[in-house]
Amino acid sequence: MELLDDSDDMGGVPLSQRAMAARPAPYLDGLNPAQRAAVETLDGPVLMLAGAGTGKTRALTTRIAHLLMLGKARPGQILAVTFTNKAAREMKNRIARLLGETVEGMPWLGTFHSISVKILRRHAELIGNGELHLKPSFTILDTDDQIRLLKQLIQAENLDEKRWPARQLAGLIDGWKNRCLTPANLPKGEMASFDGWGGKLYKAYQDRLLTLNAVDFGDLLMHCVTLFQAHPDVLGGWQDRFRYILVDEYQDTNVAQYMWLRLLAQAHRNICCVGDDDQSIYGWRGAEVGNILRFEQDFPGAQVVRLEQNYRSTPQILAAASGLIAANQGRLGKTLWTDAEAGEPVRLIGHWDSEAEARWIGEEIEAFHGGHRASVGRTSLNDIAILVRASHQMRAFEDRFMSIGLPYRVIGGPRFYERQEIRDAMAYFRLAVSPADDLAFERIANTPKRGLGEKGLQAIQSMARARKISLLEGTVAALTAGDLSGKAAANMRQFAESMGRWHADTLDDRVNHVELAERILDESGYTAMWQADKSPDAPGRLDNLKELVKALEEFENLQGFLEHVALVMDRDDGDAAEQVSIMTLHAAKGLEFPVVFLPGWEDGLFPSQRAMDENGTKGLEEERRLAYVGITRAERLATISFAGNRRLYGQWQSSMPSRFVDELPPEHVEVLTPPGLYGGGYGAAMAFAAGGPVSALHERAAKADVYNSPGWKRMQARASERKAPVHRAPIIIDAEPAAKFTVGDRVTHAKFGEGTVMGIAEDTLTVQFAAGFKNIKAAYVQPIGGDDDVPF
DNA sequence: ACTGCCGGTTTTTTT
DNA sequence: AACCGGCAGT
Repeated sequence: MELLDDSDDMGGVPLSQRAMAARPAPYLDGLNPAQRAAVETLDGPVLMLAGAGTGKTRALTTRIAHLLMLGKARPGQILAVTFTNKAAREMKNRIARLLGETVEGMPWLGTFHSISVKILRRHAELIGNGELHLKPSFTILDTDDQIRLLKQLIQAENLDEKRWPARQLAGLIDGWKNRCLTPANLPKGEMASFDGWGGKLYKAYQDRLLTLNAVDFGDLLMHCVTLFQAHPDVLGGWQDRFRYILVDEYQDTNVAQYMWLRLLAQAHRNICCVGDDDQSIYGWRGAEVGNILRFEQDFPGAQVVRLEQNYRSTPQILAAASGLIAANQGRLGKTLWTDAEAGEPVRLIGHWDSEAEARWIGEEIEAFHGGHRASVGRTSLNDIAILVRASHQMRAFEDRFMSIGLPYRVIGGPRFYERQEIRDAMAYFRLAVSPADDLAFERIANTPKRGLGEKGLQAIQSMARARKISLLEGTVAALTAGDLSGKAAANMRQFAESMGRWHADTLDDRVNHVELAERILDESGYTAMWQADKSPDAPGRLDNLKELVKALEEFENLQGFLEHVALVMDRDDGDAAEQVSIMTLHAAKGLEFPVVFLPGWEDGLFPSQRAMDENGTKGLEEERRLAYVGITRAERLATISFAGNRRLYGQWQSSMPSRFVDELPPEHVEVLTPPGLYGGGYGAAMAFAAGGPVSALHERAAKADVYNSPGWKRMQARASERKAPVHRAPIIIDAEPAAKFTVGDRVTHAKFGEGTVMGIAEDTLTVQFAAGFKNIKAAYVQPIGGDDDVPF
């Protein structure tokens, strides 16, 4: 194959020559014996079992550097796969640092998905169903597009969308793709899923994707595998190219990824998989812990290297985490050790409710930040993280931190590229780049309003279907045929003409793509739509659009940008000022922080009820691994907490401490006294609920196992019978609160802090807070600033 | 064709 | 509590 002639394969200086001149590899200095073995065992299959904080990334990157320095491979001949873009970026940086200046990029260091796209683009025409095939310019659909498409297909079968939810079907299809099950080889049982429609709709979906020249996320892997299986010559080309394969987070690979790797590695078997079975937390999206447990059978003669020296956490933290994870069955097993100072035990504390928990953690953070914790010293906010099980838990912290003015950042929160205005703008760009992108067309044909309704759209669709042309072309045809009515006709004519012009511009090198993007948004009327919108969040959306256009500057053209967004979908957070990090436990994998808070350890939330219901013991063990991941993120201090009451779906609900709390080894845990014990309040309420005086509770708490005791659980159960905590009830001064506000008033909200009223509808206010615009019931905000009717 | 109201649903985790 | 989709009124 001519694959090897591609320019990206030639990156870099001939490193082998440098290696000759180099002194005994300085980059190997400081590696421990296990790491060194992992780096120097280059040929044949290697399984690197790397516990949390054992220098896995260092070993991996040094191994790559070593391969290059010894001249075993050129940068383009090393395939290094990660799961996240962040991990890939990190590895690139570290390799560059190891080798110094001139390392040309590693073209094949990336996520499974981004590498798969690169491969598929070169063989797109080989992917098809006999009639249709992909073109190299195929687009990648995100979840949103996927759902919309499935909805259409469900409608086309005249099925009730309530009984056959598109989301659920999307989940099924994802699951199949994770296991490399095409419509053709879908097992009978699966075929009948989704009330009998599963197989049929799956087939229809795949066909539809082909006609759209599109793929979804799952396809990226699955198509690669089927491509390799059906075309040995193609596979052979890639096998020859990738002389060494490295895989990060191997415990998270699913069946499709496993097959993908196997096919590529089976010829030379130079594959090094790095992972930790105790950190497998993605079973729900198809990851198979079995892949790592089975490695030695899959690759006979594999060398296993264990990295067990931990460089991250104190012995206390490690011991607590190890004690917890020991409850899991079927582990490969390893013993983490460290020669660090003992450090502080893991702290454990219970709170009355989630708001008290957030309040307490806020105070703790302020104390650390102010240097009032001698044991840890003054702590930068950047060194503190709050790791939650489910994203809805973040709200309590955001609310609290907002009102006390504690800077925080949410990692992996609502994403920039998932916002409506950004997706609309992207649809314009997509359509300009590929006029046949019907999904993009549907999204924006009537945005801004062009008077195109359901009937108009149907006319266009039937025209397009009849002539086997795209919707954009169908629009022109429908116009010619006079199928569209007055206003819609005029507008759509202009839309189609403009789009034609923009498309021509995307092909014209002389047209600057950033200016073109701006022009598209302006001429289409999209910008004007938001300018005319007087809803209070319109200005923010316009800002986002500006940011989007600015982001374009870093790319060569619109095509390149669209590609990036489809796969990368993450934004470089501004480093800026000190901020506490709030994120899910899943998002925290691979990260580390000196001080870590682990709130919400309540049965049902963590471990999640759903995980246990749906996957039984397996689910519970995965939750336990998640807990293990959480604790092992901490370098110096971990604090676990739970709350007796928490709001769920707007309802207060009580819960018991997590069973994981019981599993922590008591000798490495310090139980803190719940706050408020001396000042009355809910602390006292808890004590009374427990049936004893405050001091008795205090004493029992000091015994370190109070939260294990049946007494504590009884207390929790009984306390929860009470009504929602009164202390959080809004203070309503008037009978008719809404009447008091006018637009422009300054108000304060218990959760969002200060803000300005931007709109009023009945008793609901739209208020601009530092956090953004929120619709809030008037009863929950208080007027501030020169107001005379506040009685204190 | 568009707007505004009502009722059901949501919250596990994501490339 | 907040969001979304479906429905009815203009």
